[in-house]
Amino acid sequence: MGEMHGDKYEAILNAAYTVFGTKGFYESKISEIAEQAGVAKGTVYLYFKSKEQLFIAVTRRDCEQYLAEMQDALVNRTLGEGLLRMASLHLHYYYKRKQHTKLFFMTPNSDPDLIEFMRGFIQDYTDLVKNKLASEGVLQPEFHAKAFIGMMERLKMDILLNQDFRECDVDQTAALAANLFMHGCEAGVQKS
Amino acid sequence: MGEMHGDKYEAILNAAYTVFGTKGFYESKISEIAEQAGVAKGTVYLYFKSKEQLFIAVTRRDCEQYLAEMQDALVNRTLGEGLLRMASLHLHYYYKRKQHTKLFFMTPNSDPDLIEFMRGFIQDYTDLVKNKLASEGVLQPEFHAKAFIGMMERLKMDILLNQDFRECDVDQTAALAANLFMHGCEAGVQKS
Amino acid sequence: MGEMHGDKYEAILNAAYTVFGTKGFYESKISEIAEQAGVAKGTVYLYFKSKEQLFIAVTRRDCEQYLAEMQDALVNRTLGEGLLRMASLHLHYYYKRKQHTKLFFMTPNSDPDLIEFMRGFIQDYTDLVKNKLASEGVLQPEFHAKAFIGMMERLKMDILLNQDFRECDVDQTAALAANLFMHGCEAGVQKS
Amino acid sequence: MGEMHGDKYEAILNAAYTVFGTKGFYESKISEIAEQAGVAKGTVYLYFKSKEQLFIAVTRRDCEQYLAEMQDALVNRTLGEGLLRMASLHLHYYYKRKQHTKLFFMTPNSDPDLIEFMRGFIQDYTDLVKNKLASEGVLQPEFHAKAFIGMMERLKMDILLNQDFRECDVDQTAALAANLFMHGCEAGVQKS
DNA sequence: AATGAATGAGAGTTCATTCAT
DNA sequence: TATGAATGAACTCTCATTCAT
Repeated sequence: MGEMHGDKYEAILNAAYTVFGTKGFYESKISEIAEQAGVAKGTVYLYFKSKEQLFIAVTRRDCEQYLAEMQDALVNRTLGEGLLRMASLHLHYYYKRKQHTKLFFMTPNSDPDLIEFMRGFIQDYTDLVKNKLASEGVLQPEFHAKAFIGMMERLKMDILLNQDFRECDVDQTAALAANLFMHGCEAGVQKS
Repeated sequence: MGEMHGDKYEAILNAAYTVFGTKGFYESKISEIAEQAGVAKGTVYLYFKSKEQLFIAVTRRDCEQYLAEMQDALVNRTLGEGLLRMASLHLHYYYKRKQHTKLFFMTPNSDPDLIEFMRGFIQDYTDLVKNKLASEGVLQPEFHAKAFIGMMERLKMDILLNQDFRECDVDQTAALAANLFMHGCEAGVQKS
Repeated sequence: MGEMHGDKYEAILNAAYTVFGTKGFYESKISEIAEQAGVAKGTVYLYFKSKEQLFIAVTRRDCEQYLAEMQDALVNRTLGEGLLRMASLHLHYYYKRKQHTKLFFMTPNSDPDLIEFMRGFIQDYTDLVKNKLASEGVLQPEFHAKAFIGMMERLKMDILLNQDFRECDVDQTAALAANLFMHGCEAGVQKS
Repeated sequence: MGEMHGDKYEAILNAAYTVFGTKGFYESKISEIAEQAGVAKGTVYLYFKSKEQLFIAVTRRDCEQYLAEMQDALVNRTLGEGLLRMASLHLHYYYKRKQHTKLFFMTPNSDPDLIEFMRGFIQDYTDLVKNKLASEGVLQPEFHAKAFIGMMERLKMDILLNQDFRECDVDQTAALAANLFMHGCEAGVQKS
């Protein structure tokens, strides 16, 4: 529903997702994306105004999908269950995208549209978590939301960079993270 | 101590720090760095083999300074004090570098030297925290170290991106973070 | 027939032939060749991978044309007639190329493709003459082939460098050369 | 006798001879020559006005030495002996310089001084041979001189390019060449 | 809508040469 | 005389973007 796009639009977006994700924005070439999509170079410009706009479209699609999944994860759950579910989702989401690491690091610099969009996404993500925390009575919900997301981001990095990380490790890490966030590290101090 | 380099070496490194930090690797031009440093373009290549190597040199200097400060922060402190001090240092460090944001995001992709160095830096930083946690009896110290650093990274982002953030807010955030990490978010749940 | 190349391909090749021939490889600029060909700089790189490859293409075209003409010159002729015809062709060929001297002297150094090609060309040329000599019963045909070609090369130099050399002198020189090669210089010693 | 030059002058000239000879003019760097000579880059410019002038000085020294040896080879000899001696000298001279091939091929293009000098050298060399031929009664001595030199040049190429060529092959080739030049190739036609 | 040949601004890098010491 | 740090002009090559077909 909404916009009518042809097959080529999807093909280009998918190809861009792969190429940008593999090489990052600056090292990706439009010609390679076009080839990967099975269209001519000029065709890319029929659907996207510029390389930057194509990057933004890729990013937007990915982020929106991400937020939608997160939203679902929070309905009808206790704080502990919600955090666990979010942690799990966060890590699994990126685990599936191991091959697209660069999409999250190597982004173009100067484009104001993208900066604006990313700011918005981060805000939306933070708000999602913040509202959940607030509704469960956690004080300083914004601060706690940011801290939670940050924790997950760093743990995600491990998954992206560490080739030995297996899918079953993901859930274990998620559980540890949710627990830490709930009870702090002292819960894990050895009695001496 | 240290290598003997002339004034120009320092000038170029400082200029590169500023320019790379402001625009990121790909959008920075050697000619601009040279101009900023007050030397000719060719002079840059007397001191650094390539744009990539210059970037690495800038990054290395910054990271080493960072680790040195962190190391000092941990000696002779309890777990709580150490975490608080680290949180504070982490945030203050980047607060001072508000203008050099891009140095931490926009890095060249393909250079193996840089990838290797960054991996090493992250490892060293993690180990620093991990060892402190382990010596205080925290279980799963590696996991907790990563989570702590992640938390700080995300909070740092706020500082970098939010122009309204004042220096006094930094300490407050650091305190909240250390406390959260020690006792979990439930410590802040309102009685209802 | 052969490969299908557009007009631009030919135009660039012709321009490169002129510019390389006039200034030599190292003193020629791609920008000048492009301008001479009436195309943009970038267009050159659509058809040729590098300056070296462009040079090789120019050289190859010229050498192949040369060998083809030589081959024709040898069919159904006696030794004396064949040598005379070859000498004539050799000298006329370069006489027509007076303006492209540098193509034969100033070649890039390091390119292995070119070195290989030139070795092959010299070999082919030598074999052509050698086979003719052998079929006419001349002993040591390879040595004699090299000597003959060398003689012609030096005489060619005269033509290239001496601006006063007229076309009619060419035939005279060719006849002298063929005769010398057949009978030696003593045939021309004055009785005393 | 004549000019007073220090040790450094000689050292630079020798280094330039080696480097130019190995890599050709355009691929040689002044810095490498200076290093090879054991002096600083700037010192080269105390003795030679430019890279071109240094190349000319190297070439001149080599050519003068060559002509001097040739001159000696011709005194008090018959035509046949003289030609044989010259052929032998020509080939041996370059055999000894196998490692300096590039000096004879890759020369700078545009320098008028060098062009003038080379023209002069070729003239002197030709005259040397021409006078010998004339004094022995050979008709058209200039033409014959050029043909002889050309023959030798081509045979020299073989020596320079063919790594398997042994020193003893040199004399054999020289004898064949002198004989061919004296009596023509028909002297070697098989009776049938 | 689709193509892909053509463009040309712009980047990194080299290296002969200079000149203050 | 000797140095070598500094210069900056000049080059090759890339690639996002356009537009005639």
